[in-house]
Amino acid sequence: MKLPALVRIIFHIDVNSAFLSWSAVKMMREGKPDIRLVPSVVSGDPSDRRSIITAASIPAKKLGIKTAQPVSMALRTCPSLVIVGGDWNWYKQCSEGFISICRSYSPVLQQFSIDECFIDMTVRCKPENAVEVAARLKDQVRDTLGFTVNVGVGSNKLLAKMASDFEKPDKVHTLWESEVKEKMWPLGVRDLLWVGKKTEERLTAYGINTIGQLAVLGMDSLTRLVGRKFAWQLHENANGRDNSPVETERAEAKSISAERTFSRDFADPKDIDHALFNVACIVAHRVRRHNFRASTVSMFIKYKDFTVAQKQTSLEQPTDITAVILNEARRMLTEVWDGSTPIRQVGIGVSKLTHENAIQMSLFEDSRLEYYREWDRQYDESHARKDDAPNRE
DNA sequence: TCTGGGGTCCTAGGACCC
DNA sequence: TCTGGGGTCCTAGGACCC
Repeated sequence: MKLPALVRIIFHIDVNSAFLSWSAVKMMREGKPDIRLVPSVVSGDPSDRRSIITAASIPAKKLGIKTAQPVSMALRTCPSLVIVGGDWNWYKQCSEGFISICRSYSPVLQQFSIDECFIDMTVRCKPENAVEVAARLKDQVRDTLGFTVNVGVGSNKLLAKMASDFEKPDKVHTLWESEVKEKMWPLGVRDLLWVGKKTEERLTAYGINTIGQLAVLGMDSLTRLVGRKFAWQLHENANGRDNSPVETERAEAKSISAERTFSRDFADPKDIDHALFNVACIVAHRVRRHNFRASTVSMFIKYKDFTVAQKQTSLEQPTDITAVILNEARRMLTEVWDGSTPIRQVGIGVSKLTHENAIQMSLFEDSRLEYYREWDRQYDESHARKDDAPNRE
């Protein structure tokens, strides 16, 4: 017996101004007013001149305040701006609550970030009642958790994600393949997923301003503009096509990195080395916590004009030892830095991660190795409860 | 106005091997 | 003495995402 092909039904659920909404919920429980109704932002460290906005309320966005903008700039736009610091543990609780409601609608769930997920609803509803089911999910999140979400409904992940980005907050939108021309093609190219600032510049310089124009652009021209692989993806996406599945397995990390921006630019090698030491501790700790060993170590410095100098090196033996990672980073620093130009930021990353338990010999004499291992063990013990720093929503 | 922190993937060029 | 073509690995750099 041959069954008719099912139309895929994908929901993309996106928390509206996530960090800001979550902070608002917490503050209201403490009897404070709802910051979602006034121009307000969340920032990493409100007292740091260099901190940037990690989430903005809708009234703030209406004034032109954007995520990733410096707080000082936003304050000039709106002197009465309400600024709150983030609360990572609370955000994680909110995220878990939101994800678990979504999962109750379909176990075929892919968490895309702390505040976004896809669910495959193909066998759980029909195209005719998909909007009704999406609205139920949206209302349930709002009524039980106190914050709102947008739900995008479409026949693939791309369309669902594009749809959830339409009018906010607390809305359900559809973007079926049959609606692509009407709802997606008039939008600017920048609204298409994967089209960032640089790609937008290249496309508009060529006279391509809308997704519709991009959709009908010949592959030869597009390939010249953005390269073969990316050209193909943009062409498919602009035409509303995407056959990527909802991935329920969380992929293992491929790299781990940490970086620190100084409150002002530093040129003293002692200050730089101190920061390098700190980030090495953080990176190596995370490597050990995930039971990884890393075979590649990279480090970078960023100057005040934002240019970056970086180095990477392969290790003979994969490692999880702080001292080994720090040693490599220090060596590379001397190769990229003249020792006097002021530096804004330093970072260390590791990649080529494995779970092999390679015997880490020949790097040090046994007594040194034992010392370093013990040092790391004590570090891990005293930092066991510390959570990673919050990202942007 | 002056730009955080954490990731993924792709491309290009050089080294090296057969 | 000078030459091919293919493959893989490495490093550097750039673009995008939240």
